[in-house]
Amino acid sequence: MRTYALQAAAQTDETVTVKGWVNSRRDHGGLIFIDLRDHTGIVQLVIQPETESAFTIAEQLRDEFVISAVGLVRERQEHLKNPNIATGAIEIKVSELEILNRSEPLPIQIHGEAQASEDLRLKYRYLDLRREKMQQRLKQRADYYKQMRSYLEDRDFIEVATPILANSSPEGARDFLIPSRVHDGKFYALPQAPQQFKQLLMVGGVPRYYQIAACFRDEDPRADRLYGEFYQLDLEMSFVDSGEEVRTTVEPLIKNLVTNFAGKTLLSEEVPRIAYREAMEKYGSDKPDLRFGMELTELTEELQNTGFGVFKNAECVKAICVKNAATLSRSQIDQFTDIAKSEGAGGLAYLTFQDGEIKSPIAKFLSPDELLAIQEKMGAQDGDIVFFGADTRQVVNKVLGRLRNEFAAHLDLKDPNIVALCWIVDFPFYEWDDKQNKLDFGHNPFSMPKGGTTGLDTEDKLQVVADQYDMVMNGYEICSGAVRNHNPEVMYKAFGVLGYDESYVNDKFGAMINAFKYGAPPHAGCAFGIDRMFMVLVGEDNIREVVAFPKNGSGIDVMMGSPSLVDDAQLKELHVKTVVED
RNA sequence: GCGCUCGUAGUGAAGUGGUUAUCACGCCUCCCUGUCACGGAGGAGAUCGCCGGUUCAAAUCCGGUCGAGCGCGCCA
Repeated sequence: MRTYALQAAAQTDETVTVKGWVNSRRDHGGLIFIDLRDHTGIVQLVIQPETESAFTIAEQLRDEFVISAVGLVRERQEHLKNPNIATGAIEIKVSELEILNRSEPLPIQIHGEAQASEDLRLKYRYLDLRREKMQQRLKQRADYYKQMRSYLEDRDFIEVATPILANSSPEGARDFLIPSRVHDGKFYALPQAPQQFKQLLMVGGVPRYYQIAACFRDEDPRADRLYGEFYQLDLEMSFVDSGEEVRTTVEPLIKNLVTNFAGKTLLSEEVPRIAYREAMEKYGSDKPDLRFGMELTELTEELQNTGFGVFKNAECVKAICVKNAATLSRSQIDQFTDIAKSEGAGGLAYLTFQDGEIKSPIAKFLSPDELLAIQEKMGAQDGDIVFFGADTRQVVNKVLGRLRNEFAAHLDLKDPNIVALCWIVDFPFYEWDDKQNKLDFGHNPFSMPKGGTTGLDTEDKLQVVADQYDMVMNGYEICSGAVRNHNPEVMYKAFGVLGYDESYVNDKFGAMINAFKYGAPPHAGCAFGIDRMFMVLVGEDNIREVVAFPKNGSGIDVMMGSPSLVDDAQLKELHVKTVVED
């Protein structure tokens, strides 16, 4: 019977068999120590020259050889104990030693923190995964899934698998297409989300559905966004016509994951609901990090008659007060100015409150009354700096929203042990598409407009609000959901506003619209991006750190070499013709 | 698609125009009976991502190209 490294600590004076990797070898000439590592930790083997065959083998061992050892567990003498490892009070006096497999010298180091470039780590991911931290991540991840499943199962959600070979969807992200062998010229698509299927499950009489669902999107990645494939905790509830019911159903699960699973502290027990427009005005973002203040404060009115042209002529003037930032150097402020400019600002005006004075390149353009009004409204005290944005409302929100995050990072205000949750609600149903110069769906066409058909009659279509909500965790969007539009009439009307007729809807969403004609219950749900949420919970800032085998930034699996070329015969069978580009 | 940053032994780094390109870890040989990422002595290992240019001279400067990371676009 095999004993794990950690178990050996409790088996003093017993003979055990341990198997694992050579973590390190310390050869003293006449005495050899081996640190044997398995998934439970490290245990020290001692090989003495008296056990001749074992000693000869021990001399040949190198890092990461796979070995099996038989020996007597014995307590170490007091002065030989190592308090730094869990099994440091014992060691195994080896009587038999066997090499199960050899290892070439390693391309990346396994001890301690990762040192190699990410590219190399991904190429040799199977070695990288042997690192203690990665082992721990995999175990945590399994536990995380277990908690989500048991929470939902306890509340009568049932897990249903939906197709991976699905249909290309007309809107949204780029699809991964799968050519059909049987049907010449036709394609499946990998699902971007099980959205339509889960709604059809509601029509199919499933009261509450969930799934840890693979989702596929062919879009460029980010530090918090994987290329190609990712997982959602997807769920849907029938006979629910208010987003609040979905929110209160899932909220305890997330709070529990924060506190019990991740061991972090919630900023507040109550999870605030913030309307989309309010979030944009106060934080300049629809995914605000609430661990710090620095809210965007409107000063347009106070400065409408100012002598400072930049402020006077702007559609909107807002500011943020950065506490205790008066010590920022000129060059640091220049760096923040560059960031502001990269977001579309013309520059970055500021007032420094220091030693009872106001120091600023723009102070001379502002009247004493205006300076006082600013100081009061911003709540600026000695030691603070107030930074201004003056432009169109959209640009001001974007610039100050970005700066708010930058200042928080610079001043170390993002406490890694605190988790701030909020729900962003009431997203606009329609948005103006600047590029195509036309009205378009704000988020997705499956959401229910608040007020149903009546809501859609609103004069200014940009004011129509969708019963749609995102959950935000420390500035990351971790969940998106909505009350769905289950009514064909409302569906046709929602598309009609954009100029699409019924036949367009029937053509693009035939299965859905058809199903809705046969007694579709009201339903609502949401989906959590569980890779990203896990990343935030364990305090990583790169999502690839929490995935076993991620693709790199170009969508390449550098370990497996995918994507790869295939045989012409295969292509022919799939009716795929090679296209020569211009 | 665009912008920024980076690319030097197996790995991580130093080197901003001038001898044989430096250091640490790893690797090889030898020594060592209480170490714990043991220690000691010695050794091997680099067309400085690639192509071109400037220069008496390029890892270093310039142009291009390839690759990576981050951000923007994109992600209903």
